[in-house]
Amino acid sequence: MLNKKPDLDLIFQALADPTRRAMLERLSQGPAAVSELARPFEMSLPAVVQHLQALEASGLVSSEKVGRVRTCRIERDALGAAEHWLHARRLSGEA
Amino acid sequence: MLNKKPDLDLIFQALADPTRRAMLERLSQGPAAVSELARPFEMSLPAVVQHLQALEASGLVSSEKVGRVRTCRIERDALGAAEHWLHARRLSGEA
DNA sequence: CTTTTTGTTAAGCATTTAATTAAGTAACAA
DNA sequence: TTGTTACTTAATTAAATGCTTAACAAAAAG
Repeated sequence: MLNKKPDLDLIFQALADPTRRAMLERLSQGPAAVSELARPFEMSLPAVVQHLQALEASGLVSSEKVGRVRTCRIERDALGAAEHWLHARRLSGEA
Repeated sequence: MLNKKPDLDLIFQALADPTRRAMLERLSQGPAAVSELARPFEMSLPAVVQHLQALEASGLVSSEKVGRVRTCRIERDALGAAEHWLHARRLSGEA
């Protein structure tokens, strides 16, 4: 079973922003610290952290703090929940 | 080739609302008129039409008007574009 | 022709979102 | 112990969202 029932509202909302999708693309290659995730973007660090909070609230990303570094990782189960919903709607009721 | 390059911002934004996902579930069973789509919901007709506009802007739904009836249909290619993005991120860089 | 059905357009309002800057905290380094 | 790094928290602001009601338009039915 999944740890938490997926909230598709939060998941799709998190996915709707290009900055957040770019962060997910980075995290799909492996875990990263907050400042490493922030580096490619021109926005302030607090703005990046707010995007990260949206990703965590949706379950798409989890993080753990060790010392002063917060390390973030992608949660593939949450991606899978969204993918599954789309797949089901795409194939159901097909002509 | 696809008719229009998919805009993932608009697609995921459209998917982020439960009313719009419910409309897509209905349309996955076959085309429907605006008022038929509106029937299950308690909100006003203009509100439903605004949701429909979000779905059309994203390419997830198309519609055609004949007489006074606008018939809406699901666009499976747009669903597929979102599904594909998720699939790629879920499987890339896997440990 | 008048009425009903089906949708469209416009204006307004409450809430949420995405960003900012400023100030604070805690770990580690010199 | 004095900075520097890596975030964190809070307060503000501007724009976008999701609704509402009211008014309009055009097709179909009586």
